Amino acid sequence: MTERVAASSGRSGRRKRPTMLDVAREAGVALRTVSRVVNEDPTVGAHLASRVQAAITALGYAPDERAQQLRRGTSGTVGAAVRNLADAHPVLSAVDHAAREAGLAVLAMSTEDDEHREREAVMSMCRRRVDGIVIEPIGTSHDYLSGELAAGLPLVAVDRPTGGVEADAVLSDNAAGIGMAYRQLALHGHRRIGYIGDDERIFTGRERAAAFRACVAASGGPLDGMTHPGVFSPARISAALTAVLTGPAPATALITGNVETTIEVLRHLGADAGRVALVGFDDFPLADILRPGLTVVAQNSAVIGRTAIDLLVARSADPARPVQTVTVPVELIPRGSGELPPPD
Amino acid sequence: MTERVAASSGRSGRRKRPTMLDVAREAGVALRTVSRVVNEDPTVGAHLASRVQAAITALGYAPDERAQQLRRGTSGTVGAAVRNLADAHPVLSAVDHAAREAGLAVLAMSTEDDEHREREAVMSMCRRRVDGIVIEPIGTSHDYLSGELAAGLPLVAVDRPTGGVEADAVLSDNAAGIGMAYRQLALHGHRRIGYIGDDERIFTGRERAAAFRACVAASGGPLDGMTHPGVFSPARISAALTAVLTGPAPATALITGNVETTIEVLRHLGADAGRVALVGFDDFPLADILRPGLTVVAQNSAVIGRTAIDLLVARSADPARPVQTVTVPVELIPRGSGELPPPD
DNA sequence: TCAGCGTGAGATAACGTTATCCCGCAAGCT
DNA sequence: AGCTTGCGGGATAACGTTATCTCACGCTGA
Repeated sequence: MTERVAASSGRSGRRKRPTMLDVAREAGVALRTVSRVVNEDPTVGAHLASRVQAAITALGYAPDERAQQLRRGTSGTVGAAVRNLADAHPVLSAVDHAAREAGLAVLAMSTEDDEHREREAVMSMCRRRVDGIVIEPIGTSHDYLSGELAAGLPLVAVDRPTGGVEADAVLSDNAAGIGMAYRQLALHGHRRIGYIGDDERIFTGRERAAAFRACVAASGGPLDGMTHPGVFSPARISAALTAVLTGPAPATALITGNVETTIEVLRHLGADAGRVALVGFDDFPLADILRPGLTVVAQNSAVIGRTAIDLLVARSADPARPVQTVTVPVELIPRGSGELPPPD
Repeated sequence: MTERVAASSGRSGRRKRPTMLDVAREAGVALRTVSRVVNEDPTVGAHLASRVQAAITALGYAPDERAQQLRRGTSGTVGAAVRNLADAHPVLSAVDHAAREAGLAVLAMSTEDDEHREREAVMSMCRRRVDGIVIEPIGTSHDYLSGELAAGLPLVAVDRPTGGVEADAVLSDNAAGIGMAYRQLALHGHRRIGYIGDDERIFTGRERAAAFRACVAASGGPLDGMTHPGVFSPARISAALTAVLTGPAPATALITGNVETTIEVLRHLGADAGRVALVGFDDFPLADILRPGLTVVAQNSAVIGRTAIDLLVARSADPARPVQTVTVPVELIPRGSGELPPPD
C-alpha cells in the first residue's frame, strides 16, 4: 500500500460554519428575513432578496437541516433497513427513487441479517426521527417497535411481514411463484422435482416450501426426500443436493428457494449444471450470462419499492388507516435451465 | 397485485413523542437530571438514576438525535456517496463496518452515475452537517465543494480522485493490475491481446488504458486495433469485440477494463466464452460460477473502505494535515478464463 | 386631512437537547 | 460553632432554525 503525500501543506484549520445570523449581518438585514429568502417566502422584496442571496453565496451558507427539522417537526427522511448494503439491492434502489419523487431522502442502513443489528439500526432511525421506516425484517419479533407504532411511526415491511406487531407489508406472491416454477418444469416433462430452500423459521422459506409441497401433492408427484428447506450453509446445500439427485429415484429437476441457495447449488453442480433442470426463486444480475441461462421466478422489485413508499406516505397522511398487506405478482423468466428436458 | 386489509381498525392517531421534559415530570426530577442519566453522567445518584430509567422505559422515550447533534455541534455521521445503491457494493459495506467501529453512522446515498445527482447528494449531506464524506466521484469538477473543504469538511475520494479540489483519496493500483492481467495472458502463450474498457475521460478508464498500452509496448506486441476504451454501451462493446476478434490478426485474449464491460463482453461471447482467454478488471460475486471461471484482477474493497474511514478520521482530528493519496494493491485471481491457451 | 389597510420586515418565542453556573446540604477542619 | 470543601442536582442559556406577533410605512378613499 503506497502513500503519497501532496506537496501542498493542506488546508487551514476548520473555521466555524456560517449561520443564518452571519448571513443576516453580511446582508444588513434581520435574521428572519434571511429565513424568508431561504424558504422563498414571496413577501420579501426583490431588491432585498437579491442582496441576501449575494450574502449567502459570498459566505457559502447552507442551512442546517437538523435545525430545520427540529423546528419544523418533520425530518423529510425515511429509513430503509435492508439485509446487506454490500449486496445488489434492486428494492432499495426502487425505494430510493420513489422516495425522492415524494420529496423524501433515504437513510439506508444494513441489518447484516442479524436481529440485534436490525434493532440497533431501527432504533437509530427512530432517534433521528425519520418520518417512516421501510424494513426487510430479520428478527421474528418486532415488539420493541410497538411503542413507536402506537406513536404513529409509519412502518412498512418488505419481503416478509413483521412479527408480533401489526404493520403494513409488501410481499411477493411466493405461492404463485413456486407454482409457476413447478408447472414450467412439469410442462417440460419432469416428474421428480426437488426443492432446496431457506429455513422454515423464515417467512419466505416457510411459504415457499409449503407451496412446493402443495404443488407436488396436487400433481401426484413423489414427495419423499424431495423437500429440503433448512438453515443456509454450503454444507447443508451440498448434502441436500446429494440426497435429491442420487438414490433409486433421483430428481431430474430442481427448484431453489432463494438467491443464496441457487448460487450455492450452481457452484456445487459446476460442469453438471446443464444436466439437471433448475428454476431459481429470485432473479439476480448475472443469471442471463450463465450457460444454460438460468430460468428464474423474478420478483418485481420496482413495484415492491414503489408500493412500500406509497404505503408509507399513505400512513403518514392517515395514521389511523387500517393495516394493509399488498401482494405483488412475480414473473417466470425462462432462460434455458428450466426448459431442459429430463434425461431419458 | 392483491391488497388485503386487516380486520383490526389500525392504530390511534399519532400522539406527540415524549421529550426529556416529559420524562423529568414523570420521574419528578429536573430536566437536566434526565439528560445526565441519558448521558451516563456519574454524578447522579443511583437511586435517582433508576427512577429516571423507569420513567424512560415507561414513556418509551428515545432522545432526539437532531437536537443532540445541534447542541453538541457534531453529528457522528459520515456520508457515503456511491454510484449506485442498487449494485453490489463491497466498498460501501467495508466503509459501513469501519465507520461503525469508529462510532460513526453512515448516511449512504446514490449518485446514479450522474454529476448533477452527485452534487445534490453531497450538498444534502453537507446540510445534514455530516462529519465527513466518502465519495466515489462521478463529476470531473468538484469545485462546488471548495468552500466546504476550506471550512474543514473531511472528504475522501474512493476509486477515483476528485477534480479541481485537493482531497484525500484511496485508489486501486490500476497500472499494476493491468500489468498482472497482461503478464498472466502472456504467460499462457498469448501474443495478441486486446483491451476493451471505460471512457478515457474517466480516471480509471484513462489509467487502465494507458497501462495497457505501456504493457503492449514493453512486450513488443501489436498495438494497432487492440485498444478500445470508450463510453459504455452494449453497441460499442459489441463493435469493439468484433474489431478485436476478427480480421487478419485477431486477438486471442482480452482484458476488460471494468465490471460492466466484462459482463457485456461475456454476454456477447455467449457460448464462445471458452474460446477466447479473458481477464476482467474488478471481481464480482458470481465470477466463480461461470464456466470457465472468470479470471479477474480483484480490488481489495475491505482495505479500501477501511482506509477511507481512517483517512477521514485522521483529517477530522487534524484538518491541517497534508492531503494524502493511498494506493491499495490489487490481486490476480486465476479461475480459468485467463489461463486458456491460444488456439494453435 | 386622517382613518383604514395592506405590505414588507424586525423582535421574540419556541423546537429538544447539553453546558455552564450556581445553590443547598452534609461532612470535615480549626 | 463557624468555615471550608465536596457533591448531588436544579435554573438558565445556548445550538440554528421557523412561526407568531408586532410594527412602521406608504397608499387609498371619504
